Amino acid sequence: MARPQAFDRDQALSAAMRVFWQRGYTASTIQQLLADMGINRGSLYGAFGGKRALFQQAMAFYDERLMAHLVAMLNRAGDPLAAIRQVFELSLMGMPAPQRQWGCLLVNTVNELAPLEPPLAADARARLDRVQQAFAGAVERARDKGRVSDDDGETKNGKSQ
Amino acid sequence: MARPQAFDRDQALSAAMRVFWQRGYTASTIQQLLADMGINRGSLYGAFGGKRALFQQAMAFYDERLMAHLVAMLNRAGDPLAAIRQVFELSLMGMPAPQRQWGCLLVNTVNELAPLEPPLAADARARLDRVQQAFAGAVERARDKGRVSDDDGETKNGKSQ
DNA sequence: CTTGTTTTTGACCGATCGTTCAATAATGGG
DNA sequence: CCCATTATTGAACGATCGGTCAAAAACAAG
Repeated sequence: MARPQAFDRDQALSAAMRVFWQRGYTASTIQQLLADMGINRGSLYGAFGGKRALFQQAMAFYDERLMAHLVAMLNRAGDPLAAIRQVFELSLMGMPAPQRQWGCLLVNTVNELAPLEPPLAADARARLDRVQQAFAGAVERARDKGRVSDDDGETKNGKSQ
Repeated sequence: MARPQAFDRDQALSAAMRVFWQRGYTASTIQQLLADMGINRGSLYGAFGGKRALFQQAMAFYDERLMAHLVAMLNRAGDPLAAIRQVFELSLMGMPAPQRQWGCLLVNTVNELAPLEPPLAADARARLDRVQQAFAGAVERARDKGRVSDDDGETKNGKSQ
Protein backbone atom coordinates (compact mmCIF):
# COMPACT_ATOMS: atom_id res chain seq x y z
CA MET A 1 0.00 0.00 0.00
CA ALA A 2 3.05 2.22 0.19
CA ARG A 3 6.59 2.42 -1.03
CA PRO A 4 8.75 -0.09 0.83
CA GLN A 5 12.01 0.78 2.54
CA ALA A 6 14.89 0.29 0.13
CA PHE A 7 17.52 -0.39 2.82
CA ASP A 8 18.05 -3.11 5.41
CA ARG A 9 17.32 -1.50 8.74
CA ASP A 10 19.60 -3.78 10.73
CA GLN A 11 22.48 -3.28 8.35
CA ALA A 12 22.03 0.49 8.47
CA LEU A 13 21.87 0.46 12.27
CA SER A 14 24.97 -1.72 12.39
CA ALA A 15 26.83 0.75 10.19
CA ALA A 16 25.71 3.66 12.38
CA MET A 17 26.83 1.74 15.46
CA ARG A 18 30.30 1.31 13.99
CA VAL A 19 30.60 5.01 13.21
CA PHE A 20 29.56 6.04 16.74
CA TRP A 21 31.75 3.31 18.19
CA GLN A 22 34.85 4.45 16.38
CA ARG A 23 34.44 8.21 16.46
CA GLY A 24 32.24 8.89 19.47
CA TYR A 25 28.95 10.77 19.50
CA THR A 26 30.07 14.37 19.04
CA ALA A 27 32.59 13.68 16.29
CA SER A 28 30.16 11.56 14.28
CA THR A 29 28.57 13.84 11.70
CA ILE A 30 25.32 13.23 9.86
CA GLN A 31 27.26 13.23 6.60
CA GLN A 32 29.57 10.49 7.79
CA LEU A 33 26.64 8.47 9.09
CA LEU A 34 24.77 8.81 5.81
CA ALA A 35 27.83 7.70 3.84
CA ASP A 36 28.46 4.62 5.98
CA MET A 37 24.78 3.69 6.29
CA GLY A 38 24.26 4.04 2.55
CA ILE A 39 21.10 6.11 2.84
CA ASN A 40 20.34 9.81 2.55
CA ARG A 41 19.15 12.53 4.90
CA GLY A 42 15.40 12.17 4.59
CA SER A 43 15.58 8.43 5.12
CA LEU A 44 17.67 8.80 8.25
CA TYR A 45 15.30 11.31 9.81
CA GLY A 46 12.24 9.39 8.64
CA ALA A 47 13.40 6.02 9.91
CA PHE A 48 15.48 6.90 12.97
CA GLY A 49 14.38 10.39 14.03
CA GLY A 50 17.69 12.25 14.12
CA LYS A 51 21.24 11.98 15.41
CA ARG A 52 20.37 11.62 19.07
CA ALA A 53 17.60 9.07 18.51
CA LEU A 54 19.81 7.16 16.09
CA PHE A 55 22.53 7.01 18.69
CA GLN A 56 20.15 5.52 21.25
CA GLN A 57 19.11 2.82 18.81
CA ALA A 58 22.72 2.15 17.84
CA MET A 59 23.62 1.77 21.50
CA ALA A 60 20.71 -0.62 22.04
CA PHE A 61 21.87 -2.55 18.99
CA TYR A 62 25.38 -2.78 20.40
CA ASP A 63 24.03 -3.96 23.75
CA GLU A 64 21.56 -6.50 22.42
CA ARG A 65 23.56 -7.87 19.52
CA LEU A 66 27.08 -7.90 20.95
CA MET A 67 27.11 -7.54 24.73
CA ALA A 68 24.10 -9.77 25.30
CA HIS A 69 26.00 -12.76 23.95
CA LEU A 70 28.81 -12.21 26.44
CA VAL A 71 26.37 -11.74 29.31
CA ALA A 72 24.56 -14.94 28.36
CA MET A 73 27.86 -16.84 28.29
CA LEU A 74 28.64 -15.64 31.80
CA ASN A 75 25.19 -16.42 33.18
CA ARG A 76 24.73 -19.94 31.85
CA ALA A 77 28.30 -21.11 32.20
CA GLY A 78 29.02 -24.48 33.81
CA ASP A 79 32.54 -23.31 34.55
CA PRO A 80 32.35 -19.60 35.47
CA LEU A 81 36.10 -18.99 35.40
CA ALA A 82 36.42 -20.55 31.97
CA ALA A 83 33.51 -18.38 30.80
CA ILE A 84 35.21 -15.23 32.05
CA ARG A 85 38.40 -16.15 30.24
CA GLN A 86 36.42 -16.97 27.09
CA VAL A 87 34.63 -13.61 27.22
CA PHE A 88 37.92 -11.74 27.34
CA GLU A 89 39.43 -13.81 24.55
CA LEU A 90 36.33 -13.24 22.44
CA SER A 91 36.44 -9.50 23.13
CA LEU A 92 40.09 -9.19 22.26
CA MET A 93 41.05 -11.64 19.56
CA GLY A 94 37.58 -12.52 18.31
CA MET A 95 37.25 -9.11 16.71
CA PRO A 96 38.64 -7.48 13.56
CA ALA A 97 41.87 -5.65 14.38
CA PRO A 98 40.55 -2.10 13.97
CA GLN A 99 37.58 -2.55 16.31
CA ARG A 100 39.88 -3.92 19.00
CA GLN A 101 41.18 -0.47 19.79
CA TRP A 102 37.79 1.26 19.78
CA GLY A 103 37.17 0.12 23.33
CA CYS A 104 33.60 -0.47 24.48
CA LEU A 105 30.84 1.73 23.09
CA LEU A 106 29.07 1.79 26.46
CA VAL A 107 32.18 2.76 28.43
CA ASN A 108 33.13 5.35 25.83
CA THR A 109 29.62 6.80 25.97
CA VAL A 110 29.62 7.15 29.76
CA ASN A 111 32.96 8.92 29.50
CA GLU A 112 32.11 11.24 26.65
CA LEU A 113 28.49 12.10 27.37
CA ALA A 114 28.37 12.33 31.15
CA PRO A 115 29.05 16.08 30.98
CA LEU A 116 27.24 16.71 27.68
CA GLU A 117 24.18 14.43 27.54
CA PRO A 118 23.48 13.00 31.00
CA PRO A 119 20.42 11.00 29.86
CA LEU A 120 22.37 9.16 27.17
CA ALA A 121 25.24 8.55 29.59
CA ALA A 122 22.74 7.19 32.14
CA ASP A 123 21.35 4.84 29.50
CA ALA A 124 24.82 3.54 28.76
CA ARG A 125 25.57 3.23 32.46
CA ALA A 126 22.42 1.16 33.04
CA ARG A 127 23.38 -1.22 30.24
CA LEU A 128 26.90 -1.52 31.65
CA ASP A 129 25.53 -2.40 35.06
CA ARG A 130 23.95 -5.55 33.61
CA VAL A 131 27.33 -6.58 32.23
CA GLN A 132 29.03 -5.88 35.53
CA GLN A 133 26.43 -7.96 37.40
CA ALA A 134 27.02 -10.84 35.02
CA PHE A 135 30.74 -10.74 35.84
CA ALA A 136 30.06 -10.43 39.57
CA GLY A 137 27.63 -13.35 39.41
CA ALA A 138 30.18 -15.52 37.62
CA VAL A 139 32.86 -14.73 40.18
CA GLU A 140 30.45 -15.43 43.03
CA ARG A 141 29.46 -18.78 41.59
CA ALA A 142 33.13 -19.62 41.11
CA ARG A 143 33.67 -18.76 44.77
CA ASP A 144 30.82 -21.06 45.77
CA LYS A 145 32.66 -23.81 43.99
CA GLY A 146 35.81 -23.01 45.92
CA ARG A 147 37.64 -21.84 42.84
CA VAL A 148 38.29 -18.27 44.00
CA SER A 149 39.75 -17.08 47.28
CA ASP A 150 38.29 -14.16 49.26
CA ASP A 151 40.16 -11.13 50.59
CA ASP A 152 41.88 -13.24 53.24
CA GLY A 153 43.11 -15.76 50.70
CA GLU A 154 40.67 -18.37 51.94
CA THR A 155 38.46 -20.41 49.65
CA LYS A 156 34.80 -20.64 50.63
CA ASN A 157 34.60 -24.38 51.19
CA GLY A 158 38.16 -25.54 51.39
CA LYS A 159 38.35 -27.13 47.95
CA SER A 160 41.74 -26.83 46.32
CA GLN A 161 42.24 -24.30 43.54
CA MET B 1 58.27 48.63 24.56
CA ALA B 2 54.93 47.01 23.90
CA ARG B 3 51.62 46.44 25.59
CA PRO B 4 51.90 43.71 28.22
CA GLN B 5 49.64 40.68 28.41
CA ALA B 6 46.68 41.41 30.66
CA PHE B 7 46.05 37.79 31.69
CA ASP B 8 48.01 35.17 33.63
CA ARG B 9 49.14 32.64 31.09
CA ASP B 10 49.33 29.75 33.53
CA GLN B 11 45.89 30.44 34.89
CA ALA B 12 44.43 30.65 31.38
CA LEU B 13 46.12 27.41 30.39
CA SER B 14 44.86 25.74 33.54
CA ALA B 15 41.32 26.82 32.71
CA ALA B 16 41.66 25.53 29.16
CA MET B 17 43.01 22.25 30.51
CA ARG B 18 39.94 21.82 32.71
CA VAL B 19 37.58 22.47 29.79
CA PHE B 20 39.34 19.92 27.56
CA TRP B 21 39.58 17.52 30.48
CA GLN B 22 35.89 17.62 31.24
CA ARG B 23 34.40 17.86 27.76
CA GLY B 24 37.00 16.31 25.50
CA TYR B 25 38.65 17.93 22.49
CA THR B 26 35.84 17.87 19.92
CA ALA B 27 33.10 19.03 22.27
CA SER B 28 35.18 21.92 23.63
CA THR B 29 34.22 25.01 21.63
CA ILE B 30 36.26 28.17 21.31
CA GLN B 31 33.42 30.09 22.94
CA GLN B 32 33.48 27.85 26.00
CA LEU B 33 37.27 28.09 26.19
CA LEU B 34 37.19 31.90 25.96
CA ALA B 35 34.56 32.10 28.70
CA ASP B 36 36.48 29.86 31.10
CA MET B 37 39.88 31.33 30.30
CA GLY B 38 38.57 34.86 30.71
CA ILE B 39 40.12 36.17 27.53
CA ASN B 40 38.77 36.89 24.05
CA ARG B 41 39.33 35.50 20.60
CA GLY B 42 42.26 37.55 19.43
CA SER B 43 44.17 36.93 22.64
CA LEU B 44 43.66 33.19 22.38
CA TYR B 45 44.90 33.02 18.80
CA GLY B 46 47.71 35.47 19.51
CA ALA B 47 48.98 33.70 22.62
CA PHE B 48 48.21 30.05 21.91
CA GLY B 49 47.76 29.77 18.14
CA GLY B 50 44.35 28.12 17.87
CA LYS B 51 42.28 25.27 19.25
CA ARG B 52 44.65 22.49 18.26
CA ALA B 53 47.79 24.24 19.48
CA LEU B 54 46.03 25.26 22.69
CA PHE B 55 45.10 21.65 23.29
CA GLN B 56 48.69 20.51 22.94
CA GLN B 57 49.81 23.09 25.49
CA ALA B 58 46.94 22.17 27.83
CA MET B 59 47.95 18.52 27.59
CA ALA B 60 51.59 19.40 28.34
CA PHE B 61 50.37 21.46 31.29
CA TYR B 62 48.37 18.51 32.59
CA ASP B 63 51.34 16.20 32.19
CA GLU B 64 53.95 18.51 33.73
CA ARG B 65 51.86 20.03 36.50
CA LEU B 66 49.76 17.06 37.61
CA MET B 67 51.11 13.75 36.36
CA ALA B 68 54.76 14.67 36.91
CA HIS B 69 54.16 14.83 40.65
CA LEU B 70 52.76 11.32 40.70
CA VAL B 71 55.59 10.00 38.54
CA ALA B 72 58.15 11.63 40.84
CA MET B 73 56.50 10.03 43.86
CA LEU B 74 56.75 6.61 42.26
CA ASN B 75 60.36 7.07 41.17
CA ARG B 76 61.87 8.36 44.38
CA ALA B 77 59.82 6.28 46.79
CA GLY B 78 61.55 4.44 49.61
CA ASP B 79 58.59 2.11 49.87
CA PRO B 80 57.32 1.48 46.31
CA LEU B 81 54.10 -0.25 47.36
CA ALA B 82 53.20 2.56 49.73
CA ALA B 83 53.92 5.05 46.93
CA ILE B 84 51.58 3.21 44.56
CA ARG B 85 48.82 3.24 47.14
CA GLN B 86 49.46 6.93 47.83
CA VAL B 87 49.27 7.78 44.13
CA PHE B 88 45.88 6.11 43.84
CA GLU B 89 44.56 7.78 46.97
CA LEU B 90 45.81 11.14 45.74
CA SER B 91 44.20 10.57 42.33
CA LEU B 92 40.87 9.56 43.81
CA MET B 93 40.22 11.41 47.05
CA GLY B 94 42.79 14.13 46.71
CA MET B 95 40.76 15.80 43.99
CA PRO B 96 37.62 17.93 43.93
CA ALA B 97 34.58 15.71 43.47
CA PRO B 98 33.70 16.77 39.92
CA GLN B 99 37.17 16.17 38.48
CA ARG B 100 37.17 12.67 39.95
CA GLN B 101 34.81 11.43 37.26
CA TRP B 102 36.57 13.14 34.38
CA GLY B 103 39.07 10.30 34.20
CA CYS B 104 42.59 11.01 32.93
CA LEU B 105 43.07 13.62 30.21
CA LEU B 106 45.79 11.54 28.58
CA VAL B 107 43.75 8.33 28.51
CA ASN B 108 40.67 10.21 27.30
CA THR B 109 42.73 11.83 24.56
CA VAL B 110 44.13 8.53 23.28
CA ASN B 111 40.59 7.18 23.18
CA GLU B 112 38.94 10.14 21.54
CA LEU B 113 41.61 11.30 19.11
CA ALA B 114 43.17 8.06 17.88
CA PRO B 115 40.73 7.99 14.91
CA LEU B 116 40.45 11.76 14.48
CA GLU B 117 43.86 13.30 15.23
CA PRO B 118 46.53 10.59 15.30
CA PRO B 119 49.39 13.02 16.06
CA LEU B 120 47.65 14.38 19.17
CA ALA B 121 46.76 10.85 20.27
CA ALA B 122 50.38 9.79 19.78
CA ASP B 123 51.53 12.71 21.92
CA ALA B 124 49.16 11.64 24.70
CA ARG B 125 50.27 8.03 24.33
CA ALA B 126 53.94 9.00 24.68
CA ARG B 127 53.20 10.92 27.86
CA LEU B 128 51.21 7.99 29.22
CA ASP B 129 54.10 5.63 28.58
CA ARG B 130 56.23 7.58 31.03
CA VAL B 131 53.55 7.11 33.69
CA GLN B 132 53.27 3.42 32.92
CA GLN B 133 57.03 3.00 33.19
CA ALA B 134 57.00 4.71 36.58
CA PHE B 135 54.41 2.20 37.79
CA ALA B 136 56.32 -0.72 36.29
CA GLY B 137 59.52 0.50 37.89
CA ALA B 138 57.89 0.78 41.30
CA VAL B 139 56.48 -2.74 41.06
CA GLU B 140 59.83 -4.09 39.96
CA ARG B 141 61.62 -2.44 42.86
CA ALA B 142 59.01 -3.85 45.22
CA ARG B 143 59.67 -7.26 43.75
CA ASP B 144 63.38 -6.85 44.34
CA LYS B 145 62.54 -6.27 47.98
CA GLY B 146 60.51 -9.43 48.05
CA ARG B 147 57.25 -7.59 48.57
CA VAL B 148 55.49 -8.82 45.43
CA SER B 149 55.08 -12.35 44.16
CA ASP B 150 55.59 -13.31 40.52
CA ASP B 151 53.23 -15.28 38.29
CA ASP B 152 54.02 -18.48 40.17
CA GLY B 153 53.24 -16.92 43.52
CA GLU B 154 56.92 -16.90 44.47
CA THR B 155 58.70 -13.91 45.92
CA LYS B 156 62.03 -13.01 44.37
CA ASN B 157 64.22 -13.54 47.39
CA GLY B 158 62.09 -15.52 49.77
CA LYS B 159 61.22 -12.68 52.17
CA SER B 160 57.76 -12.94 53.67
CA GLN B 161 55.00 -10.68 52.35
C1' DC C 1 -5.00 2.93 -14.86
C1' DT C 2 -6.07 5.74 -10.86
C1' DT C 3 -5.51 6.87 -6.22
C1' DG C 4 -3.62 6.92 -1.56
C1' DT C 5 0.34 6.26 1.18
C1' DT C 6 5.05 6.05 2.27
C1' DT C 7 9.99 6.41 0.90
C1' DT C 8 13.55 8.61 -1.47
C1' DT C 9 16.09 12.51 -3.10
C1' DG C 10 18.52 16.67 -2.62
C1' DA C 11 18.06 21.52 -2.16
C1' DC C 12 17.75 24.55 1.56
C1' DC C 13 17.55 26.53 6.46
C1' DG C 14 19.39 28.97 10.59
C1' DA C 15 22.90 28.16 13.97
C1' DT C 16 27.34 27.44 15.27
C1' DC C 17 31.93 25.95 14.21
C1' DG C 18 37.12 27.60 14.09
C1' DT C 19 39.55 31.39 12.23
C1' DT C 20 40.95 36.06 10.49
C1' DC C 21 41.61 40.84 10.80
C1' DA C 22 41.25 45.89 11.16
C1' DA C 23 40.64 49.22 14.72
C1' DT C 24 41.76 50.59 19.37
C1' DA C 25 44.46 50.61 23.66
C1' DA C 26 48.51 50.24 26.41
C1' DT C 27 53.23 50.08 27.25
C1' DG C 28 58.77 51.46 27.06
C1' DG C 29 62.53 53.86 24.50
C1' DG C 30 64.20 58.07 22.47
C1' DC D 1 55.69 63.92 24.07
C1' DC D 2 55.91 60.79 20.19
C1' DC D 3 56.72 56.65 18.07
C1' DA D 4 57.30 51.64 17.46
C1' DT D 5 55.49 47.51 19.09
C1' DT D 6 52.46 44.37 21.01
C1' DA D 7 47.84 43.14 23.22
C1' DT D 8 42.91 43.61 23.27
C1' DT D 9 38.45 43.91 21.29
C1' DG D 10 34.74 42.37 18.60
C1' DA D 11 32.85 42.33 13.94
C1' DA D 12 33.04 39.44 10.15
C1' DC D 13 34.28 35.23 7.21
C1' DG D 14 33.57 30.76 4.88
C1' DA D 15 32.66 26.12 6.17
C1' DT D 16 30.09 22.85 8.29
C1' DC D 17 26.84 21.49 11.70
C1' DG D 18 22.05 19.08 12.58
C1' DG D 19 17.56 19.44 10.77
C1' DT D 20 13.49 20.49 7.48
C1' DC D 21 10.73 20.10 3.53
C1' DA D 22 8.67 19.90 -1.12
C1' DA D 23 8.90 17.27 -5.24
C1' DA D 24 9.56 12.83 -7.45
C1' DA D 25 9.26 7.79 -7.19
C1' DA D 26 7.58 3.25 -5.87
C1' DC D 27 4.47 0.36 -4.20
C1' DA D 28 -0.79 -1.86 -3.04
C1' DA D 29 -5.72 -1.45 -3.21
C1' DG D 30 -9.76 -0.60 -5.96
